[in-house]
Amino acid sequence: MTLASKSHGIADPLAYLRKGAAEVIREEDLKAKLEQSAKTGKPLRVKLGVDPTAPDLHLGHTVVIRKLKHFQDLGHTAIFLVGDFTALVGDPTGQSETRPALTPEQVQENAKTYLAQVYKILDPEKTEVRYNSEWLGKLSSYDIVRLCGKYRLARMLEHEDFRSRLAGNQPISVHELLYPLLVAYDSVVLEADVELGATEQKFNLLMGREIQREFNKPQQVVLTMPILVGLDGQRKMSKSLGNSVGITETPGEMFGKLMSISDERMWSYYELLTDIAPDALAALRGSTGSEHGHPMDVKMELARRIVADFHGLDAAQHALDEFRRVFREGKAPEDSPVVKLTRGAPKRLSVLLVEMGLSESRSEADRLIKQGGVEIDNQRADDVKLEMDLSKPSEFLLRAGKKKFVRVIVQ
RNA sequence: GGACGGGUGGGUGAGUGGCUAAAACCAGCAGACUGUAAAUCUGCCGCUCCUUGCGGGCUACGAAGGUUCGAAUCCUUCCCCGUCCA
Repeated sequence: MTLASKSHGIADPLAYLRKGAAEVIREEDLKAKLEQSAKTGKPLRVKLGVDPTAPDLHLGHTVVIRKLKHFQDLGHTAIFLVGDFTALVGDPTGQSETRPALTPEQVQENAKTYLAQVYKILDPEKTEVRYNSEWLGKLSSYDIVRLCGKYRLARMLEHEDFRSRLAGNQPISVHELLYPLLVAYDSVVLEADVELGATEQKFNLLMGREIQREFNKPQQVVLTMPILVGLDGQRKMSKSLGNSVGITETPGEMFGKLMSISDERMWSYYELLTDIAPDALAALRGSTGSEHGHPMDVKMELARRIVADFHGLDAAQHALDEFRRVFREGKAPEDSPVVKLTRGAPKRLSVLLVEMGLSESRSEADRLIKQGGVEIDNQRADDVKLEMDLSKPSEFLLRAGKKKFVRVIVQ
């Protein structure tokens, strides 16, 4: 069962939507809009804008997509806005420097893969997908000047990222100032009732409210979700920081990565990445650590749930079994990648490690070997000079570090 | 347009002619301990070759040239960033 096929009987819509949210601005507006919608039968228009700046989504992105799904569950209109135009401008948020501009081709390519991934969560039938180039691409210089006239520089520079870059003598390109304005204008065009985003997007989302007012439109409610902290437990999840879990990763990889988060961190993962009810979560947390709930078991359940969302229950259970097998019982994994080799001359172990993709370079492989991080069929191999005999058919399991395995078959 | 300051390894940031593959810190990797958690300790942390060594070669301090036995360090030109002035 995937997320997209789940349905909910929701007793208290406001509480359901509030769950996990960092901030709702303003909550009474949301309440009023929900009531209005219930009365008229007209669904709310809920906007989530995404810049297709990277080809792959990771769990961090899914936090806010899940929230959009919640609105969708309640029958509201989920608008998945692909910022194909704004991606060319580049969101200055969280950037210590100007973003490299993407080419339109890259943006198109990314947008395509995004959608396929997003539909693992959202119901494709009920999702309104829009591209902001549709209207932003048509703005004339005149329109843009007019749009710029609707906001003040001093307010713009209140944006933390601009402020700190200014203070730190970092460059700010003029077009970056346009980004929040364009994103705000999207809300005007889409007539958004609600806009979702991560907390770091608050500035941009709030500008949406102000610009809507300037255009004499009803103001949107802003609902922000907390930033998901990455596997390192320190910084936000981001592919470039190497602390992310991609939603297209294999069940095994996903499971393993999720198990490596700290005990403390797993609670926010529960809150932001699962649909466990707040009181059930509180109860779970209360019992964990006592003799009943071992934190590791609770974490395995977390990993199982998340993997199941993207790969199904069977795959999740299999990943869990495999994890137990390898790391608890110390056995070889069942489904490690298999590489076949043709017989040939003997080869240095380090060369083989590089060829198997277990190491980036021979220097690194040598280091790994010296440090005792390499095993052949569960036997530590710490001799750098070891020549692997590849002259006759054989099969062995190569392990580099804790997590990397390759089954080598010589034939 | 003018004056001034700056561009160093994944990041921050030392280094002003040889002792610098480049301090320190962070991140990363491996090992120990564990629950593949956290914390801690130890080692590693450009590439490559072998006889795996306080070993050889190559590449690297914005770019290209130059001075020098020798340059991240000096000179020239160029590119980029910031500050102040207009």
